[in-house]
Amino acid sequence: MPLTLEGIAKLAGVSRSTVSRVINDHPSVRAEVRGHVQQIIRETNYQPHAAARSLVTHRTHIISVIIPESVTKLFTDPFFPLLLYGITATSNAHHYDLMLSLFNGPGEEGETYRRIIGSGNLDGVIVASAHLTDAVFLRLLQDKIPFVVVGRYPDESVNCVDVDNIGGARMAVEHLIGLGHTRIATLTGPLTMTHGADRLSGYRLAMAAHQLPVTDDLIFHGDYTESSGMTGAKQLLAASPTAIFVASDVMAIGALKTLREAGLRIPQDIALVGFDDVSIAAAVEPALTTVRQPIIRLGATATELLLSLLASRPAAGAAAQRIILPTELVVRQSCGAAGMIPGTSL
Amino acid sequence: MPLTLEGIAKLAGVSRSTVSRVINDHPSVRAEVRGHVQQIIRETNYQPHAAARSLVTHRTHIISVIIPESVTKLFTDPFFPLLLYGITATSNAHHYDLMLSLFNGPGEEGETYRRIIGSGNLDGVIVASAHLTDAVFLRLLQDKIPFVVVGRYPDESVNCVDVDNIGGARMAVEHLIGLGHTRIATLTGPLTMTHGADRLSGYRLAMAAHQLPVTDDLIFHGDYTESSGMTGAKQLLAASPTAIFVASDVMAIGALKTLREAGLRIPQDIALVGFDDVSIAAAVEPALTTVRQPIIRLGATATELLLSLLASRPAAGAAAQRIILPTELVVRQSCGAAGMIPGTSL
DNA sequence: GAAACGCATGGGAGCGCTCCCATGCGTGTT
DNA sequence: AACACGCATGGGAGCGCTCCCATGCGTTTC
Repeated sequence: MPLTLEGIAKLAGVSRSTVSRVINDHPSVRAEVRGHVQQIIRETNYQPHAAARSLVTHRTHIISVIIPESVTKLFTDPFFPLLLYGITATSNAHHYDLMLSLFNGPGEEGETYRRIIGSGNLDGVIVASAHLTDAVFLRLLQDKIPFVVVGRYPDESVNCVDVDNIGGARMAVEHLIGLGHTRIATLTGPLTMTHGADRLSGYRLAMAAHQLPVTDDLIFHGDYTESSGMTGAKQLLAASPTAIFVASDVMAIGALKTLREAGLRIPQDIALVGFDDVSIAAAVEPALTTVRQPIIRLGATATELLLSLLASRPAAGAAAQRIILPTELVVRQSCGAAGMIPGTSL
Repeated sequence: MPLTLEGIAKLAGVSRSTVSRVINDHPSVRAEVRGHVQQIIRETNYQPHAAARSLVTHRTHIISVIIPESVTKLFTDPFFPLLLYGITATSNAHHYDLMLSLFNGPGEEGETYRRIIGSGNLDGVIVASAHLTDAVFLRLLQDKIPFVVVGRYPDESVNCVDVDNIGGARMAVEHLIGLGHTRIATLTGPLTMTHGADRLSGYRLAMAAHQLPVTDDLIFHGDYTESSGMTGAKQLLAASPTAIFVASDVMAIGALKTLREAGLRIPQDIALVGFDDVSIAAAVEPALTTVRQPIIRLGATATELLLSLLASRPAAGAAAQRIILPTELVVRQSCGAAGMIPGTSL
């Protein structure tokens, strides 16, 4: 029952080689023969054995997503599911299969890495991580596995795709400045992560561009959690800002609660801008003005970059690509630019 | 540089077969020889070529998760990420690799299915879907691929793992009854999905067990979305219930908003119980009483079941297993049982 | 002390493919 | 008319493993 190339060849009255040529679209097969073989393949529902094939071609048509992130963060955040969707859809469209590897514990990492990479099962890897310190990068580089990083990575030789965190943050803060704010505070993410650091840079750039002073009391270092948004907002109030740029929506929602409890009206007393545009951002009261990042496109672009790498088999040491996708300011109520009546300026 | 079995054999001064025996833990290798070979393997960082191996063993040590769900639902819902985590962690722990397949469009399904399954790349499959009509089941059955369904599946011959939706719903409703409610309405999920139907069954069982009448105006058929929670609550108010059992937290939050707008206090004027225990459930005001399902364990259990299937290679037609995991009632404020001060009964 | 057995080890075959080279045929060249 | 050449096709080799069988040796048995 397990049909092989040879079997199809016998059925079609040709040789194994000819069937192989048909399957691999080799030009030198007579159209008539090709048609006949294709029909037999269709009728028998034959499909070449992947292992046998990759044993000789050294290609598996499988790529892997490696997520070395700690578990909790991973699954609270709507970021990864969307990224994963972008990646899957794209790899499927290109007839590649997708393997998913989470490195859960630090202990697991070495063993899992070896199993995943060492067995020759993979054509390439997408690394979704913001931690620059992860050992994975070094190992992949050393093992000469083609890979693409989602996020910014400082090493010039690494291919990466990121969203424009700096530009997005800058845009958000300049929007606040445009509304007349001058005392603008910021609630940052962890600066050990590129997006955390970048969003702060964007804030600084915008302030500097308009000669607005940035004092230490205008900056609170959070960690993207709602509770850090709450404590951050409380602390920032001491500097009596008229607006706060918050580096994530989840933190912004924490801030919102605290500010409300303090008796402040948003946006009349204090304006708020978030980052991410998670689904709750539009649902809270008042709806959150925020910076939207194209997460699905991020995954799709990373996948496309990886696949193009695989297709061209570039000489090692070739210039790596880095792609930055634009972010977009979504103006809702919390910044005070739009009116409280959706769709109008009132 | 690509090290092979033969290479290791030469380095160790033994034969290819002996090295193979060491790798596969075959007993008949002298302890001394075994140790020596193992050391060489460690030193050289050798790893057997997966494709070559599976060409002869017909095993790949790869399992796949197939999610035939439509995209939107998939990635709004925190269910899938958690499920995926349970699956990955477990398969990793058992040294299995995980492939992820989303069937996005109906058109894509056939082609993707063929690519995934037909190539012999997979040892087994976990299907995460609640739609009984999906063609995947039939194809998997027909192709004799070992698989496990996450969710209840009526066919006796199918292995499946589910959470106790009926019991959970029943528990929730009985809790409300215990608090003195008699006019209890319900806001259901889509009844084409087993969990939607099961949660309604649980409601009916609880009501019947206490001789409480269930009239049509006490039931609204929603679709798990927040907006259907809003319209559902509005409509159910006509029956003036004193409590509503809502089949999902997201819908419950929609209902919450509508009820508030109608001037009702929760839980004083109307009690509310949700289902799922998503992370926002604890964050809303008042915190939502809800039924928690062990999603990570669900994924882990499904994976373990599949792996045990693979290990035992049961005769086709052997009795399938169905495992039901218990759900748990999480009592918070919205039902009126706990007081408004967390941690106390006031 | 010879036959019988057990265990550790080596080498051949073959899994299902792709690739290369050899073959055969039709066409174009001189 | 003889040759070279191109293209379509067939078959051998081999990818890196596992499995089976053959071999050789030490130990038991009567």
